[in-house]
Amino acid sequence: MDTNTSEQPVQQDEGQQQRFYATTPIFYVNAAPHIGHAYTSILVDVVTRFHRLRGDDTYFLTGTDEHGEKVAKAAAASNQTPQQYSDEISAQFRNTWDRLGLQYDEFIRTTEDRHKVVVREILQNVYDNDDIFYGEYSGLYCVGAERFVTEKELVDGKCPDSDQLPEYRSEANYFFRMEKYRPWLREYIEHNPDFIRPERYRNEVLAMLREPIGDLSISRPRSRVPWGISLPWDEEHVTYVWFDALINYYSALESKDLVDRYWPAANHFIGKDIVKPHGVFWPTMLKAAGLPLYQHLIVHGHWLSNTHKMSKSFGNVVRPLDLQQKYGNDAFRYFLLRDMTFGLDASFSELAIAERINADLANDLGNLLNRTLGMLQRYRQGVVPAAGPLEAIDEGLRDAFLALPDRLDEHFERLSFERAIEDVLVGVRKANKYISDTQPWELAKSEERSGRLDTVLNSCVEALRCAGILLDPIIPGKALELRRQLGIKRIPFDLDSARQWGLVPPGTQTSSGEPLFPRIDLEALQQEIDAGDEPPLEHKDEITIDDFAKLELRVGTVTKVENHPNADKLLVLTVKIGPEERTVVSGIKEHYDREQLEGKKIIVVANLKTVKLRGVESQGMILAAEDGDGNLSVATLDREQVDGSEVR
RNA sequence: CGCGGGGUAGAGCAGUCUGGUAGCUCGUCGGGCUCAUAACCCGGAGGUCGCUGGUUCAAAUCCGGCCCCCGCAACCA
Repeated sequence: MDTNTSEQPVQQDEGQQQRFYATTPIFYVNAAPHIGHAYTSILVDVVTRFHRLRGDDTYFLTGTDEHGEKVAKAAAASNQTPQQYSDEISAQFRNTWDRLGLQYDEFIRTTEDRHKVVVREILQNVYDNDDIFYGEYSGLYCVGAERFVTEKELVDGKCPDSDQLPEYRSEANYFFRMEKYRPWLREYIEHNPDFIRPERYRNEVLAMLREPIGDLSISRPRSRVPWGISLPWDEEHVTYVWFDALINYYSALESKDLVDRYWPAANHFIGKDIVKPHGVFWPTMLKAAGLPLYQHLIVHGHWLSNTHKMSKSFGNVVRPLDLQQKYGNDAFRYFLLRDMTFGLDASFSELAIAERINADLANDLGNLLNRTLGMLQRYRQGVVPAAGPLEAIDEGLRDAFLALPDRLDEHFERLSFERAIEDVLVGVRKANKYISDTQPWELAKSEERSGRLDTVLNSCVEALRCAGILLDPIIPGKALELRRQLGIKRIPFDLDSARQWGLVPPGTQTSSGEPLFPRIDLEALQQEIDAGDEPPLEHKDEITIDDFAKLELRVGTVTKVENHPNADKLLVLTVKIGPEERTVVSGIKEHYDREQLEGKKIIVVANLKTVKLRGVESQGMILAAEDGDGNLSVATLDREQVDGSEVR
């Protein structure tokens, strides 16, 4: 089977030193950092720390994406220039990453000259290659919202944002001939199964590539969107979003003269929401620019809160710094990496974090360290003794740990971060069992078993040393503290040293300290959560009685209920309001069926502008209450009331 | 037939690519130990692996059909 193409990614043998260049997306500065941003960044931090531990030549890039209309608008709204605004938010990201202890090598901003230069260079190349053309884009343009709107978006023929009538307008834009590269990209991905991983996302991209992807509009007239990088051959146009942003992965290297060292070794880590730009736009852009493709696109799932995606509008954003402060960086990182099956979505809750901390970090790891130090203190004045001849049980413990580095290598290679962690914890549990089985406290009772006690204590220290190395990428702060308490901050510390047993010099002075991870009182936490304040209601702008008087609410009786011929969630109600009959389309099909509604007295907004919903005209709206979980209840009257009565 | 994900013990999840005694954590019940962070160790109970056909000596795993749940999208006036 020959799967060679000219762009075969660099092959590197396992176990050899690799070049490993990892990136987070550059985050768009229209909002403050949240759990989604934090997760990707922490993930990349963990992975690069692991590669450093292996001795690989690693480089970790992150940054912010600062151009575009939204930024310009957000800036205007806060009375700042786009640059001032970007500076502020970008600094927020950087501060957050610093506080989370992320060891990025480079932080790039798309408003920096070094980036702009490269973007313009690449644009020029692609343009010279004749892969960018000037074309008309025509469609409905809304002046109020300053953007093109699609037919589907229109509400009653008007722009959904501004409620103004859009006009038909043509705008000349530059287009990137992306469609031209579709067959090539499809074949490339088919021949390179690990180009996009996990596999589900590879399949998703392949599915996208089965249909025409069209050419990509890559510019906007400067007159309309002034905040962006102008095209080198036409200063009247600026680069549009992705064509600017994606290039950061390359421009950051170019500007530091690191392209030769790191470029083909790029690993882009992203959330599943931006698979298309990274899996489709970016490879075709690189191809058109004559640059080698990145090595891997690595896609993770989303953190969900009670099955809802975390989002700003939902008001359920978990601020990473809140939890970092409450539980500490290390525990937070540990949870994020351990509780998500990589690639899938996972649910996030404070209780889940606390449970994970107790089970793994406090009870198993922290307690192992604590009891080991306690025994060393009690039986050997805190000094690590030399091991005697190993018995079968000691060898069992040793072999279990020495097998771990290779297993972790494999797990990281396969993106099974949660399993890598679990494997180390299996080792930690084995060490706890080892103590139960060898019963050092019994050995301590007789002088002639003193040598045996030495061996047991020494083995515990070795197990902890190895666990500390292996967990260092995940919990760097606590791993350091562990080494400090064991008194081994100076001995070799890399993945290879976790392949050897007996590296702690006898005579090493340990020092006990605070528990690594204090246990969390789950009952108290549960109470705290139960008693937690309900989030405050978000109120709308105050209105006057005159505003209210504009509403015409009337009592009506539902006389007929039909399914909408062309919609899953809509019912078509016929409502009698006094002498009139109205057709009202309502999105309550999932909550009510015909019998429940027919004959019901309801309240109708009678002077609402009519609108076509999925082809059926709706002449009003019925009132209903909906709670946060989506439960819905139609408002009715508690006494008999004649149809057409006005409601105030 | 819009796109995608999922359905495995009370809860949360692995295992499915590469068929071969169904596994982990939490919870629960019982026991042990006392070095330790009320922790640690051992054992028990608890599963028709959504349903249904098929392939196979053998199916959670491969193939077909169906059901249910969840995102996104469309249509929530």
